[in-house]
Amino acid sequence: MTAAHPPIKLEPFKIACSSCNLRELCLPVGMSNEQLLKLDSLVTTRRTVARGDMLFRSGDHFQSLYAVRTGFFKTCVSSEDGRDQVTGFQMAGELLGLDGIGTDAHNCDAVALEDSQVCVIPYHQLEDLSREVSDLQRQFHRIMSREIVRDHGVMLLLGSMRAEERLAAFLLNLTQRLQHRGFSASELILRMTREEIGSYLGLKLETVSRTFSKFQDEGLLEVKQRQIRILDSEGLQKIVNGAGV
Amino acid sequence: MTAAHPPIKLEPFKIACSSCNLRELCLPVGMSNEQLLKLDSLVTTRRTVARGDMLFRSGDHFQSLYAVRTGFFKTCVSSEDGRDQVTGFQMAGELLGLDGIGTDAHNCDAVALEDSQVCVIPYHQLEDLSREVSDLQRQFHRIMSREIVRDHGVMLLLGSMRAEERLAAFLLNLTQRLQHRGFSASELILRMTREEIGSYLGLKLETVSRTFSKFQDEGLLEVKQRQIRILDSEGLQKIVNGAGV
DNA sequence: TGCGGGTCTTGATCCGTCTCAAGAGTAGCC
DNA sequence: GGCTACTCTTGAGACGGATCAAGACCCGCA
Repeated sequence: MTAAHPPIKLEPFKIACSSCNLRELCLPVGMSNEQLLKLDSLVTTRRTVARGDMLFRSGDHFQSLYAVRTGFFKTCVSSEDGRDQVTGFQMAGELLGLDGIGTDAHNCDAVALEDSQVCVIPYHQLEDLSREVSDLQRQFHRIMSREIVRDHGVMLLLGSMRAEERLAAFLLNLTQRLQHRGFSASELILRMTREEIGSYLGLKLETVSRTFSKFQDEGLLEVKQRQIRILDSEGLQKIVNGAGV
Repeated sequence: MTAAHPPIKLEPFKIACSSCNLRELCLPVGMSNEQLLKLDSLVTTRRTVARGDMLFRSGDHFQSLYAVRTGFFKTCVSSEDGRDQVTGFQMAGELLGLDGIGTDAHNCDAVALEDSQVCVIPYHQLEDLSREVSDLQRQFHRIMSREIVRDHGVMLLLGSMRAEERLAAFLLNLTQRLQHRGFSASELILRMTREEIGSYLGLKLETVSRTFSKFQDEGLLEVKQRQIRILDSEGLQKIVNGAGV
């Protein structure tokens, strides 16, 4: 679309929501096969984003939403004075770009944390189709609403939790989402640095690192760089629930 | 709807978005007169909420959105273990209840901070009409998207700002919104307690109070309980931009 | 007018997280 | 293999905001 972006790559394979194995997590939830065919005609391109590259950046003209197909992203907002805040981590089936609808311009940066692939969902066509297909409309609204609820949960975390509680909540949230996608509930590989975790949780990277070490000392988990093995998820849950207070 | 709620009060006066003086701020933005008449037929009831009462509470079945007509609200989420977080303050023209769409149940409490009145917007009817009226659809999506962007801004505030910066940002945001509604940019009356401000900003009430006093000592504003007079809004802006660092 | 409850201010002290710093581990690359 | 750059860990000390506590102010109401 703009010179800032790598060219959109058309995939030789058939792109179809109707046959996508993420359709139970993504935009197609609740749609019939017939309706899915209509969605197929809309979602016709994929884009590959290499690790470290941006899918879009703050200020870019908003034109499409993106559904993560493979890979892992972070979104971050930054203020004029250079402050930076990771607002979320997105994995397969999750939507990116909702922030752009309000002003026709993206409001955050979306960065791939590993080589990734997204489905491009042209927003105006999505609007058109969701006027026709009420099940699509409903699911789209649900996704936006859930993003708001998620954000409120992060506010609760940032506003009222201590470092250990934040990290425990973060890990439980990650593993839950991974589990929904068929991965292990106890074994995971972090795609982000300590600094990115810290930015998301409102902590400095040293604090994140120390807290990981503390959890390990307490037998809650095993940390080997970015490989995490949860040993006591109930223990983590207790920490989230303020067991340390 | 449920016994927990005071009965819905039908107002004797004509209720019409088409003749509402908030239509430039609220759901009707961007709609033609003809379209507004359709919206009128949907928004037919108002509800009065006394100061301290709840418009809805977490867990309530979700059925309607609410547009603030007069008054002032706060929304708060709470976790099982009793943690509490104010997620926003809403004034005239702003929508309440978007959090309920995702799960058909409200996810936060909405409390009136002064005697207030809201317009009831039956959600399913809104969905139906927004399939018919694309301008309504567009505005509704914009409102949701902006709520997401606002939430990301709060995350930035909670995750990376210090107490003074948070309070300064909060005051500037409030006055901006009040100014859009025709109120003074320098004089305002806080509808919420120090504790509620603190909850929103991730601070304790004592810290909020101290910071107000500090701002007053520095000549940035005048504080007389809940009456605030901004004396140097540029100074506040400098603080937000990290002038203290 | 005077009482009582909620709200706000201010002080003293404590604690959690940040900051600064040094060093170890790891991955990519010539 | 050995270099560099990046990431992560750990320690020591500083600092911002929390906590605890006391008293002032304010408003509604009897």
